[in-house]
Amino acid sequence: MTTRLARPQVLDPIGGADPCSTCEARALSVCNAVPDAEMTRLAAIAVITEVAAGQGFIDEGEPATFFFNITAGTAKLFKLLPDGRRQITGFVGPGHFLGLAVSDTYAFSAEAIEPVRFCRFQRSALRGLLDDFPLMEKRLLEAAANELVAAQEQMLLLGRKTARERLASFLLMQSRHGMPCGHARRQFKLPMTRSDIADYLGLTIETVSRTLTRLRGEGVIEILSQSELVIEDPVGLERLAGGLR
Amino acid sequence: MTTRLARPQVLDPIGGADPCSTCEARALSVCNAVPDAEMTRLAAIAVITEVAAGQGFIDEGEPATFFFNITAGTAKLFKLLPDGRRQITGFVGPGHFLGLAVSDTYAFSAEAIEPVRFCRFQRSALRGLLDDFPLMEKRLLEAAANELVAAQEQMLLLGRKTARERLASFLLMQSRHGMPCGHARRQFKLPMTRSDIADYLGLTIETVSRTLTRLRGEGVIEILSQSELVIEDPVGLERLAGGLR
DNA sequence: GCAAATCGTTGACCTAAATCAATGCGAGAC
DNA sequence: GTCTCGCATTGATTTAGGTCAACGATTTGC
Repeated sequence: MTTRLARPQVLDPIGGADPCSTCEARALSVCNAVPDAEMTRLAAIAVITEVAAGQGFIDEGEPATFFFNITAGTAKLFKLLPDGRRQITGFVGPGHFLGLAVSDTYAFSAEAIEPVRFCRFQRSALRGLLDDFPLMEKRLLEAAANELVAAQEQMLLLGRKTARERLASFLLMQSRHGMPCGHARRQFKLPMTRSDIADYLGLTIETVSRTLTRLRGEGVIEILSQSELVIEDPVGLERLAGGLR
Repeated sequence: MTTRLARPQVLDPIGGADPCSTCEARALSVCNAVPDAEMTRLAAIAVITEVAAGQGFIDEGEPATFFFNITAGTAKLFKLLPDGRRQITGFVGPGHFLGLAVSDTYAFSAEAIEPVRFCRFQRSALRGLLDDFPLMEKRLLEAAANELVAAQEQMLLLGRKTARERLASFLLMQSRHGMPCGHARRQFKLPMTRSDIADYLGLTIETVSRTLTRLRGEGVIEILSQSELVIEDPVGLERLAGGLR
């Protein structure tokens, strides 16, 4: 069950300064489509909110009243079956928007895996914003197209790749996460648990654990701690991820 | 291998009449965002093309020069692994657009499963069109958001549902296909082969066949011919699709 | 109408990954 | 420090679905 002890923390803009113009996530997000001069208008309808790790902030099936823009931290998006089986459809970080759905209810749930900060807009207010800033709509369309490509790649992974190939693909994805296109880190932290990885890759925690152990045994990766690892053989991992042995 | 014997057939607008204003798919597609008065402009850059069943018309990895709008027939979209494993990411019919990708190469391949007719636009020309008709951009964004929701649902299916649940979900999807929201047919044709169904659901043809036979044995469906069937117990199928036994 | 090819079904057997069951380990609480 | 609790690993066993193989059924071409 989702931790629901604390309510999301709504923050006041620090010292009353326009929070959007100083937002570190602005360069990454659709908000950069709004010109500086109009930034106050954006700020007027944005509600900055913080949630603790483990806390949910979107519930599948609930009325989709808000549109979210992540500015810090990482969250997982997921869907549940009635018996509790879970599929994580993505991990999202700074710059990512949520709640675009045309439907009037959310199609997925969201929960912070690290402390998360986000801007929350009324979806009704967003509509006016998009009419006035067509560039913002372009950015949204671009982002949606990119997500669609990622979703198709994930379908290939879930439908046709072996456990080994799934883990290889996942580790490469994580090593590139937040890096400029074409770059990857050799060493990085995984902010999510084994259970989250399993639910993202359509596997069990045991299979994730065994597969990582095996990749370590083969010298492809090094496991520094539960959440930190090094890719020792990026080329080998790449071949594996693509389905070559 | 994809049939490549015939080249796509480029058609001349019949009798020189504006093909867009008489297009049967217009009501379903993003083109209805272009006002009647401007229809000739749309028609000027649209190239109407027809492809035979079994013929491919988009190749993953090729430069993404065109944007497509299906006007008749059904096509399958898919991704391949180097060893030939295939994942079908969707079946698309009239009104569906393809090739939105931000990347400069196609992220998937497309092949007709029934004779397909589509309009083809240069992506560069589309950009100008979107600038002039913001409503068209809105429609595209809406469509992309809907596809994203469908993609997440498919991830849940591929990652967490059993073969039985996958088939149940698939049959319900097909029974609703092209119907007004909230309606479904009890009897319908499946335009795709067992192999296509298997590659869409992340299964093998044998499992698809066995599972259908079993559903028939249980009186949930009736199989009229290889490609035509009846849903005898819509409620039971619904429960199954949702993961209840 | 028949041959050939393709597609679908069914059966026997196998295996990758799931399940069940301990055990190990590391981060906070005190 | 050490207790505890949640997370991770490892091992033994099971199973859903894959693989291999044979056989029907349907369509296509002549």
